[in-house]
Amino acid sequence: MAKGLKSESGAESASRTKPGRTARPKFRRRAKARPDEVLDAALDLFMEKGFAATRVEDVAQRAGISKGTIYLYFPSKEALMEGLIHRALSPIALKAVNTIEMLNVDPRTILKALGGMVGKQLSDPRVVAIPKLVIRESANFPELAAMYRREVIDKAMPSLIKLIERQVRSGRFRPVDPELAVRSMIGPIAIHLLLDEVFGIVPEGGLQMDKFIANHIDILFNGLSATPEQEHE
Amino acid sequence: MAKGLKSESGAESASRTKPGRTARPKFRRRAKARPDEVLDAALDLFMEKGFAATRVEDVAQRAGISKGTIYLYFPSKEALMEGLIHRALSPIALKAVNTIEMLNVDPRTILKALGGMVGKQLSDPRVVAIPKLVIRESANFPELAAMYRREVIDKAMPSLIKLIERQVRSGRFRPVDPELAVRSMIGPIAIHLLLDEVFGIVPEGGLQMDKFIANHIDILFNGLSATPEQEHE
Amino acid sequence: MAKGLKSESGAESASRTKPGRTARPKFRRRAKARPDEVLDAALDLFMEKGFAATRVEDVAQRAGISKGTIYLYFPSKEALMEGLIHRALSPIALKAVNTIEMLNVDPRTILKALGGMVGKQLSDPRVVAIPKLVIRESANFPELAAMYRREVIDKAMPSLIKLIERQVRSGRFRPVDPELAVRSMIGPIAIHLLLDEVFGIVPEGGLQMDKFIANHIDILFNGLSATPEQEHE
Amino acid sequence: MAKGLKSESGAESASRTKPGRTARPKFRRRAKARPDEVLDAALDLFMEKGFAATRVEDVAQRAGISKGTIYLYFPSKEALMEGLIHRALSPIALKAVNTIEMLNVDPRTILKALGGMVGKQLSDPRVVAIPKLVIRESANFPELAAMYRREVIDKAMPSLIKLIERQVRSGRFRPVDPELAVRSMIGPIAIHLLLDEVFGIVPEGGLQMDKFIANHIDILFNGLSATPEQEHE
DNA sequence: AATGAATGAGACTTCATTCAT
DNA sequence: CATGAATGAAGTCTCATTCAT
Repeated sequence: MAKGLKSESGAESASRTKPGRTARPKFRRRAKARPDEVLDAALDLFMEKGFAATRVEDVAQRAGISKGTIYLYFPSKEALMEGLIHRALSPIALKAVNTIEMLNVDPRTILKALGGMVGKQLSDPRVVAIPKLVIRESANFPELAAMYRREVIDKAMPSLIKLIERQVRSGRFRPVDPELAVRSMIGPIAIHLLLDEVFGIVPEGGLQMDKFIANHIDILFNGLSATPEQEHE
Repeated sequence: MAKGLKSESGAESASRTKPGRTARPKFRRRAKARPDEVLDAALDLFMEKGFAATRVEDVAQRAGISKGTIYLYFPSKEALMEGLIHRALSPIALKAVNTIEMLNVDPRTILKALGGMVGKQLSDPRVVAIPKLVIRESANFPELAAMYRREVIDKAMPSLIKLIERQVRSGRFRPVDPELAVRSMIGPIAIHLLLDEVFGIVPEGGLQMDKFIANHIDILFNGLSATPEQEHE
Repeated sequence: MAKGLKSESGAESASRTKPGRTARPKFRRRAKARPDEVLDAALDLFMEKGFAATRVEDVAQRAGISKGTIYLYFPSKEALMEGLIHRALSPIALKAVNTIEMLNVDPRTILKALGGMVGKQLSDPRVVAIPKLVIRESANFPELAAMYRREVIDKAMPSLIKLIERQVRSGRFRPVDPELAVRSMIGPIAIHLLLDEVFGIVPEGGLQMDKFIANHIDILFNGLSATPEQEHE
Repeated sequence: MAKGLKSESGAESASRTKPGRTARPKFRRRAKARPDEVLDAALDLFMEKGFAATRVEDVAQRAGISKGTIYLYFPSKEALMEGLIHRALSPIALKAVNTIEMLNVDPRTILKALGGMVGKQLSDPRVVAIPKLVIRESANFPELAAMYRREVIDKAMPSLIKLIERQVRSGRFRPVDPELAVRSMIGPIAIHLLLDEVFGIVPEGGLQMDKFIANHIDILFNGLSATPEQEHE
């Protein structure tokens, strides 16, 4: 459905078959940036069509090189996937979390700062792409999912849980289950992106990551209820 | 080594073949149930390995029939996918939502009821499987994603939005952006499932969908903050 | 995935390329003789061009089937090679040797009988092909060479050695080194075939396996020297 | 055929490249030896894995140079093969045979001398490698097999045949068929090597080429039979 | 209706060869 | 002279789909 010809424009008009052996568009670049360029191309395509539906040749073409060249830098198609995750994980630099963890100030301030950072990060398609890819291909690359979990989730989640625990203990948060509360904290952000990326559903006025996060934090802290005297159930 | 011929014997010579055929080794199921059994098998496998990595023969095998028979009921592999979504969508019966929509009672009561239903539904792996599949394969089956959106999301979301709008208007909810607030409402449920399905991350004590939803609704209504006199910021 | 609609119809109009979908030269034979036919084809081609230079498609073509069908019976190209050797080894039936081994009669009679058998066997190209193949590809298929050695050589050589030993002990043979003498016995046959197969060198009048073996046995028993009273060296 | 080396020579003209170039990080071997080193490497590898399974890069690596450099001396991979045979054939110097041919002395002396030479030659792996290679790759390089035949076999065999003929005529050899008798003469040597190289079968105590050849010549002259008064069949 | 043998387009990967540096 | 990055033809293998039985 709707894939149709490769139809890269169709402007070639005349030209016809052999685009001319005369033209020598062979680039001979020094290899150095190559692996990264290849990964960039791969990421684009894996996101666009999924790992399985992307041909190595597609990646090559998008990277502006030939099929064989890919194999100069990556031993297999799978290695592209792995390289992608590895590259993204190295500088994960979620020191933000660590930092946050140490702060002992007003949680609202902390979360607002954290929300701002996360919001900024997630506004970069390149960044969202990685977890999205991991989720999508997790069944075929359980190792990668595990690694992502180890490197990212298992680092971030406990920090947040501890943050909540501390606030509960200090009486600044109501006595909620920290492990479940975390989900109330991060879930909305995930669904916000998901609705956009998968279904093209965006609130009026665009994604507005910042505004959305602010709105969410507000609800998170104050709840939806208008009256302070909530039932104690 | 020694893979060699598959040729199991070759001695069958006479015996078999022709007449008698009294013995019918396989019970023929009612042909009526076939398509459904095929879809069940397909769903299992698509979830397990993804659409691309699942071979039609795998589906046949799991359904207990032969490869060719699949094509008696479905014209192509893609049709399996489509059939899967169609089957799931028909009885989507989210009239629950509609019902909810009409109620004009205390929102907490509404959401609790709704939460209970959703929680029950989502405890059935068969049910979660569909949206998960749609999400995973959305890039390759944009039509299906669109259909899912049309049939499910575009029906549920507006209902919830309206619900919130009404509560805000009536003063029972603080003045939040309804469109964004919905995300705060449903996101946590999504992440709860996602963490489980993709990364195998489950809170201590299991998924506990019910408990989790209750916890979430509590936070949603009352917020995390302990003191009612929130900053006026 | 994503081949697009099947119906690339539209194009039928101007015929063109596609050599006619009308012609239906599809053979639909019952699978049973297939593996053997495939091996026959493979043997031909491996002999003709070597394993590496033979494409699976070549084998298929010669067997009158399609590329994919090969893989219905053999899991890989290497498996063809293995299947080939296995098939040849099963009925190796070198009981001839065993039989010979028991005889305790005049060695000349034994060898003549043996020579006759071997000569007959080796006149069949199908039979010579196997050791030739093993020799040629031994570097790439050490397992197969080892197996051939185990199944054939290690069975035949000791028999011959024992035969010679016994004759020496009984005084009918001069005191030669049996292990080396075997080589004087079988070597000429090997070179006879080798000269033919590799270099196309054939004695005047053709291979004449029988005549050659007779001539060789004569020399083997009587030596080249004309007079019994050889130089006194 | 006969592409062979790209005419090493001619190029020497302008001596070295530029002038200065004081710092030479790597010791440049005399470029003169290069082609030979490449051929040495190629021979090793072709013997080890066969022509097809040897990559040009492997050859380069073993020769301690880069892939591209190979093509400075040989226009193609095939040319390596050809160069190999050519190099081996030039000094084939089987004048030994010629020499032998003239001798008109006692054949036993002749053969012993000849056997000694051949035995010495064949103890050098580098020497045996060539015919082995020719045999192995004869199907893919018929030209080379033909050349080898022309240059080696067609020179050696007739000499031996004539030698036998003369001895038969002079009454020193029994009336055997010279053409076939040659095979009885050289075959054992071939099988001796073959058993070793292909199947790793060696007599107790090692190859012992000398001892083996002596043993063989003994059998050849005197036959296996112990009694001089052989049956006249 | 059901089967599974057969097909062949297409994908991944290798490697001989070229050529800018 | 040398290098090794780059290329792309070609080969192995897979699998959706067809169809005779």
